Amino acid sequence: MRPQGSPTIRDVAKHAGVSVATVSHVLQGKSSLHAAATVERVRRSAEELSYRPNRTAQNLARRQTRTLGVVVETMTTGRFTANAFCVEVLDGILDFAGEADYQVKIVSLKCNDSQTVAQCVDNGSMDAAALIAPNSDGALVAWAQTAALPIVLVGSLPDGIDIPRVDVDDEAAILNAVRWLTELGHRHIGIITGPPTQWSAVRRENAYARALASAGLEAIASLRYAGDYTYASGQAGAAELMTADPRPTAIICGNDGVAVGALEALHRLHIRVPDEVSILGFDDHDVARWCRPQLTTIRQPFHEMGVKAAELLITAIEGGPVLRKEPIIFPGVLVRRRSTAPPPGLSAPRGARRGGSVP
Amino acid sequence: MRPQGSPTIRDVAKHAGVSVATVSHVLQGKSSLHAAATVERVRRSAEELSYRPNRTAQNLARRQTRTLGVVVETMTTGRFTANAFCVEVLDGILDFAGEADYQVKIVSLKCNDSQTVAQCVDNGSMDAAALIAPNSDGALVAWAQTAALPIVLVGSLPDGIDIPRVDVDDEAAILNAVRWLTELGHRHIGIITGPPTQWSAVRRENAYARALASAGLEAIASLRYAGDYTYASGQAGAAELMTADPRPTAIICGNDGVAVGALEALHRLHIRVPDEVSILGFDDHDVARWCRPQLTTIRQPFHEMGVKAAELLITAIEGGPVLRKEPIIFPGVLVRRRSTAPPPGLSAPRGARRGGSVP
DNA sequence: CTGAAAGCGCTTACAG
DNA sequence: CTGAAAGCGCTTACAG
Repeated sequence: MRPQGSPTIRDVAKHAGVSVATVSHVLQGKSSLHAAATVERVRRSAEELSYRPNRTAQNLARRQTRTLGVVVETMTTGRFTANAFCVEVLDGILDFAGEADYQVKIVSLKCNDSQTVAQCVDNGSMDAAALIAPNSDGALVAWAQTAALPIVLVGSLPDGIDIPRVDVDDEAAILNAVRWLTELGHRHIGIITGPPTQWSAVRRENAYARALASAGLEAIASLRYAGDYTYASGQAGAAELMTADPRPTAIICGNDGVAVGALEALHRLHIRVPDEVSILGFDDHDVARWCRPQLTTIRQPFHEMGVKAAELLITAIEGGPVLRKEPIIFPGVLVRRRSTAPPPGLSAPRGARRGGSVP
Repeated sequence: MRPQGSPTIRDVAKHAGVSVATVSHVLQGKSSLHAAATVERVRRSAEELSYRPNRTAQNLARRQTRTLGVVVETMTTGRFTANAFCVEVLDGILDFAGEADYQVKIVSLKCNDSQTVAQCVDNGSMDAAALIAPNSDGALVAWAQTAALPIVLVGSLPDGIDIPRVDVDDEAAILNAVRWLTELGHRHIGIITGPPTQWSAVRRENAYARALASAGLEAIASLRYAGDYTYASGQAGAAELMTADPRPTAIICGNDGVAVGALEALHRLHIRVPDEVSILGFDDHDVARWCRPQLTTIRQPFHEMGVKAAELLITAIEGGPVLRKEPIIFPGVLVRRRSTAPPPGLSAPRGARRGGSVP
């Protein structure tokens, strides 16, 4: 709120010698309703007093805030930034919201109980909210299903929970990636998963299992490491997977940070990437191009997803069609770089593809 | 704003059979003023109707919004996230604000003219604002000097502009780093600067020049590349500096992203780091540990700076002492990793230090 | 201990 | 073309 001394609409009205209604009209650009001289006088008065409408008062009178909430759960990671995903989606939201003259408010949920959620989100301080990759088992998702204001979730959700959302088709992407790996000749493909509360992690793992199956391979328990999307879990995971028998010749990582951690662990073990082990990232974060070898990874259009979420929300606020339950899905694209290659002993992908019973 | 149907304080009052004043009191925790039975009744009514106070109305009545603005200029970078600095500072602000029950609103300034600034920031929708590393020549800084609401700037400013701020002592850090480099024996130290509108970049460069002078070295124009804090400028800069004569044996980079770009360019040129050229980063971003070789860099306590900024702002809002003009300075610390070493031909730092007139 | 009333700074039918 | 008045949903002296 501005300091007490700020001029109000009454001051402007008095200064211009008109009513507050007139000032309000003029300043809202409904100047066609008024005499040119009046409009001019009001404009000048506002200018001279350097009047600026109090947004809080406008909001109350208009029964809308023109602000979007961006809700992230920070209790797990501790940090908002821990997730590059969040930041890029936020950027997209900021872009679209800015164009549409909406403000954005960040809600950083430290504890995900229904009390807190209601207090922080459903308190009339925002017209709609985007939930960024919430844990699928928390109060936030539960609340969202019955929320009275428009909600869009950015990320994945278990089947059966229907909240309007925008997501990336990571299943197809993983399927694609695994197929490519098997075509290169890989038969022992490991995975370092994300945390089970992040539904995207679950879906990716499921897709991995299905891809394996459709390539006639079986999922081996010792080829799976339960990570949590952190660099550290990448390090630990890769180190552990290297002790498995059979040892994986390729590892699918939960995200690029995990992949870089894996790279580091393998480097310390003097295991060469991609000659001995292929590494596949996820996200196509800056680091994917900055690390060595550069990561083969799956690019997700985070920014666009944010833009879309904001667009959906603003459309809903402004009386557009009701938000659809069917998610809006963006494709993930496999970006082939240096961290993947045929497994040791095989060099030509073509040869490998028809190789039959390579062990 | 919440949908029309939401219960208001009047509904609760009616339901509990008391006045709205009583409901207001009780729900604000001033229950000591009331009979236990009344308190109980009000609580239950609020619960049953799942009433939640409308924050906009509270804000207007209380003449405060309990929200902090975080203002970033995005016209240069296009993206909020382009700057890791911003995100980590934001995290710190979010942390402190959350504890203090303040909300935070992001203002992403696409054009930095005084109109836009006033409209977006000084519109009564926030009680105070943190300006994150604004360009020193823009309307935002000009506005901040006369702003009616509490302002804290996070970052650097030219001398003579007095806005309360929190900053890092990058001058001392650079001085320190250059001294260390000269002690290692480096005599030709290049620099890839940041953009001149970012005052931190100017200050770092000045510190670099002074450190050179105090080591008895002269600044050579061909050893300076005008970058802009991007990866691309790191690539281009390093490539260009390698054509200089004399060729630098060490390069100070504007930030870690720039340093990684430099690493990449040198890699392509088959110039080894740190054997032939030492690279010094700035920030200690994740990538500094993720790239190869790991970067020697200067760590900045971004998160703490954000926390401090929020603390100052909230103190000011709540009637604490007026914000001091003297900046609050955090130290930057030199983190020595693998990207720096003595220049070619010199191996022992000790020997180099007293080496006298090494060319 | 409780409530009637004024007020926060706007917007918006409505009447003229 | 313009203005008086009600209202948005709260808070807060103030009186009782």
